[in-house]
Amino acid sequence: MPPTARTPRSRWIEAGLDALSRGGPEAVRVEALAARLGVTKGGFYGYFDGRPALLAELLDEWERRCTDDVLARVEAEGGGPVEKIRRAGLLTFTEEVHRIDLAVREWARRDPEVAARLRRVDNTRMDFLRSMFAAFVDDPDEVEARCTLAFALAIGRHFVAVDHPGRTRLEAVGLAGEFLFRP
Amino acid sequence: MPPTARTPRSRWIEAGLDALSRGGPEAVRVEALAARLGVTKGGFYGYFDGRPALLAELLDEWERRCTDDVLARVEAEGGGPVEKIRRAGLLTFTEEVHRIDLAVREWARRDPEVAARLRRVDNTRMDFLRSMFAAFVDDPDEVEARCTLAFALAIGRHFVAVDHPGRTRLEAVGLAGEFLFRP
DNA sequence: GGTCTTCTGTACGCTACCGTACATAAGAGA
DNA sequence: TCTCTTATGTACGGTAGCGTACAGAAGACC
Repeated sequence: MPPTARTPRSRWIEAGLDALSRGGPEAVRVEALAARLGVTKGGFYGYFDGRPALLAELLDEWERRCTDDVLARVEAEGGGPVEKIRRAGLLTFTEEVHRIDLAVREWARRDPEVAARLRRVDNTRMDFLRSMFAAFVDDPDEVEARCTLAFALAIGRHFVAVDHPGRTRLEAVGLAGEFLFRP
Repeated sequence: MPPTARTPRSRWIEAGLDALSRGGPEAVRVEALAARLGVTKGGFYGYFDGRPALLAELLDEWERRCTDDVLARVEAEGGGPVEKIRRAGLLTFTEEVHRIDLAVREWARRDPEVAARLRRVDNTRMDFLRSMFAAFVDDPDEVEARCTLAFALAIGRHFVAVDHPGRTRLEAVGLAGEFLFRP
């Protein structure tokens, strides 16, 4: 009975995530998204209860993608624990998810509710990391130190703007990674 | 002949830096600053050529504070090289400067001109770090690895939201720091 | 093809903010 | 105290964005 929606709910979410990753929550503007989708905002308010509702759903979607989705795919492919952990890391830092992730991190610095959700997600990731390092490091203090550094490196490198004379940025990060994994 | 300004240039800058550190460049709004200073925006346009001009000056002020100011104070107090470097680190990560710094980092991810300035500043800091680590680490690759990790830790910890069971956040960062400085 | 349901376009009011123009108040100096 | 200078207040026009109301279009199903 209904006509097929030209712009279903999912497209608004997709466009919202893209805007979020590019310019933070401030950049998620209803009329701008509509323009980007080639429609007007007419249909938007049929799906969402206003802009704040969309922002909330963007957070839901981000959280789902970087927890349930990742875990499901990790389990689906089987393998040993170490292999699973490595795969989880790779999936988590997929370029696309990572871009959203960085935007959420900035957002969290200004919105306590977002901060709480980020904390849940980060703690899950940190538990993965700990189990990885605990496999070859005995001292719990050192496990915590290495995990803290690894996490800070994964995130911090996107907020630091240094050159590494004689090396590419990737090489420098690679050296840092090796240092963390050395016995 | 002129009446003393109730709201001199410097107060606008101060308020601007505060807004910047709290909410990013988007939060630096002329009318909001005026309200916060208890005046109207009437006087603002006598000092600044519009909002973009203020933003540019905020960047200038940030850069000045975390380079010239820090270096001057470091030199003023004398001491050996290692001591100077340590002092530079402490001054750079003064709570107040650091808050602005983090805001500038987010800003830099969206504005190439800001990114270029951040890069200049970060490179200066990184050079300090390198000289510090080179004092007790021979392998240049390892110096680079430790510096990269140290910098990423200093910045990244503010964008990561993990708990460290059985430890405070500060303790965990302390452990990470020790790991970087161990022989 | 007709009908009915639902998406989408259009138009509107509202708010926040920028920047300008000008009047006014308030201090400095005579 | 009078004058002169300049910061500030007030008022305005313009733009961008949110949210609402409603009309029209366009499919789905008979």
